Amino acid sequence: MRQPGSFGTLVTDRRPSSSIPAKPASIKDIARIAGVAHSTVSRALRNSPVVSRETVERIQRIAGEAGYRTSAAARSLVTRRSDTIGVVVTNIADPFVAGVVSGIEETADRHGLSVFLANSNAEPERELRVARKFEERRVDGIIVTASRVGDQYVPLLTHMQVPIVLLNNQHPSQFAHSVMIANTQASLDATRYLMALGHRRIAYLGDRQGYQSDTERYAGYRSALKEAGLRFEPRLVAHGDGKPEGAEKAAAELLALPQPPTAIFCYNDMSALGAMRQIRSRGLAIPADISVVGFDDLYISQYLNPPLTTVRQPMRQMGNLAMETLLQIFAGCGLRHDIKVPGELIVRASAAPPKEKQ
Amino acid sequence: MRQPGSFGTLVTDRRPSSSIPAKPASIKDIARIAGVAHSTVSRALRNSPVVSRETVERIQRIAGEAGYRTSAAARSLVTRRSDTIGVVVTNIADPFVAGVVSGIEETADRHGLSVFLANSNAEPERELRVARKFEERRVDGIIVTASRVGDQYVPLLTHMQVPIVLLNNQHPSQFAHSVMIANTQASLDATRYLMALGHRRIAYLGDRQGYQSDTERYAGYRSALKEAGLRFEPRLVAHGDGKPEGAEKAAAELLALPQPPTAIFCYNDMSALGAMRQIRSRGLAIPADISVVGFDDLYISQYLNPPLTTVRQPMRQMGNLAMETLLQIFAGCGLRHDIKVPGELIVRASAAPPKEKQ
DNA sequence: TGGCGCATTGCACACGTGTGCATTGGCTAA
DNA sequence: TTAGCCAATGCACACGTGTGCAATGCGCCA
Repeated sequence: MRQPGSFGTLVTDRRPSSSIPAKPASIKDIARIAGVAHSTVSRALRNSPVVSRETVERIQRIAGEAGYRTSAAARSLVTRRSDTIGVVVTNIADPFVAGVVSGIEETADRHGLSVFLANSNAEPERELRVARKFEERRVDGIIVTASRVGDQYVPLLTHMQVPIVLLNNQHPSQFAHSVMIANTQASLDATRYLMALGHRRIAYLGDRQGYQSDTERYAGYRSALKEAGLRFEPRLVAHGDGKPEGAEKAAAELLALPQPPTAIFCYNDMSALGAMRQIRSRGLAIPADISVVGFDDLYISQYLNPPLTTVRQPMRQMGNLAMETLLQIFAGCGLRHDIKVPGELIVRASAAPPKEKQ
Repeated sequence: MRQPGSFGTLVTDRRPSSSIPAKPASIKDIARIAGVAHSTVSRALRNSPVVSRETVERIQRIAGEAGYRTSAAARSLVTRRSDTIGVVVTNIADPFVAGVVSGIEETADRHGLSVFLANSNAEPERELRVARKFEERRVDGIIVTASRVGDQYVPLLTHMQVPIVLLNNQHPSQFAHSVMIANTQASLDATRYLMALGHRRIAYLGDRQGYQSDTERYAGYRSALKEAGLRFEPRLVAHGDGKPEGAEKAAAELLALPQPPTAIFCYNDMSALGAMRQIRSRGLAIPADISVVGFDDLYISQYLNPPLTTVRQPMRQMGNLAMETLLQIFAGCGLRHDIKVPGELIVRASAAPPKEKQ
């Protein structure tokens, strides 16, 4: 689309003169009809108190009849504000991400802001493009929902001097705030629950290594073992990719152990989905033969067979919170925001006491 | 946020003078540094052939060092193009919708367009707000992914003289194009498949009545019955809401019949999810006691227990297609686009021959 | 009656970019 | 040598909106 070394992305060869543009009514058109200066129209449409009440009403009526719509571009050019935020996600098709975005959009809309959505696919090259785009659009703020954030990505975003809220990620930076689930505590609770059911051989099926969420959830698992005086067994830890596919392979490893686990605590519900399929494919029953616990409480998790016991992340509310954080920063609240949201264990039917003592 | 009768949405009380704006470098700043007119910079950054090669390179180097980024707002003000499209969905948390949006964003990005995402929640009031916002933003095109589209909504969007692509919906309008799954054929295939397995009492568990997709899928079901010479039984048709909750209730009705169905063909996978839970809660087995077929082939459907037999909608590709349709219209292709995408029956394990002859 | 204050409106500039047209300067051909 | 052409650049305006300041006009009070 553009030559290398470009500083603006431009798409050409569109909109031939064939179709009449029918350019929308501007403030000047309204002014001409009303017989006033365009500045008066500008003020009237914003209900400025300096304009007489009757003029305001007259102009608004005319504008309404003419189907006038403010040009956001022109306005933002002078106000230096786009009333726009950028949301970058690894993949909007991920149910967790979609839930969060839903919350973001909700409160953004309530405050009159529009949201740009961009997928990064966790590809550094696309992250770069996204950052450039958001910069050109002069977004007022950015929210990043990504399990994986490229090492140089946040600095890249930070460079544009715009407040950033990271969701389930953190980064030391003046401009990077965060909204996080209390991973460690939540997975501590989940693991405790499994132990309370009588499990002693509990596996942790994680995401790719190195991601913050995974590290913290793993830490909660470890401290639960420790506090119960259970010996930690490295072979009971396997890593997937946060998706069913990877989890299926990881679960296969766990089940192939000489002494397989009686319960698996999964990094997230999508991983649990994969683990459950792997378990079933071996002819084992859930939870009779082996218990499974997830993390997220996706919408579908309650409809699984068996319904999944899991840690609820209030996805929509976390999205709300991320957006509200941005709004607070816009309002001039200078301090760093690092919000921790508690998880909640949702007990369903995928976990039960182990079959036999070991 | 705004007074009634407003023509532009404005958010105030933000960005106090506390933080130094540090206004980004403009084309004029670059011009001053390079010692040329700003028009030369403008041309150089777009690699205009009228500017000498060496000047182009020098200016681009300077712009790079200054971290210059084109102002999309200023550009769109003069080009009358925002390089932006609006995507309005009922609910981004719906997996089908998310899949489609993923495809839209993908090809939009590939062509240098940014996408605005807006949820309508199927609320007329929000639809109105969304339309106004898109109008102010001067989006170049709109894609609507909604099971339900308010009656006056498309006319509302049409009013702004911008091409619209409806996904799995149609509307007679010069500006409203469409990308649709071949509902009738696909559900004909699905129902045929159930009959081929030996089923005679097949139920249809639909979405809310009156939606186009539901009507068409129902029609396919009906013609399959007809072509097989089966008598249509009205009591074997129930309506949910396209979500597990509604489907659960609808399935309960079906199962409570004196002669319950041996198979249920569901409007979509989410409905199948609800139906399956209802079936299990009655102590019945799938597919041993009753078969279930869905529609969509959501990502998770292959991981269900049992894996769901369903009609695949290529969600991502349909998103791609919708976006490409817009691009073609931008390019000046004047004719109406009404694209039909074939569905594909994915046979898994949730449907099997009926237990006994009836 | 004149001065003052206030309410209302207009003028003019700014925001950052794109583009038609004029200008400049160097080179070539007659 | 000079006219003419072309390549390269600058000038000026436009896009639509917001806002400080000036201008206008009216009413009130001394």
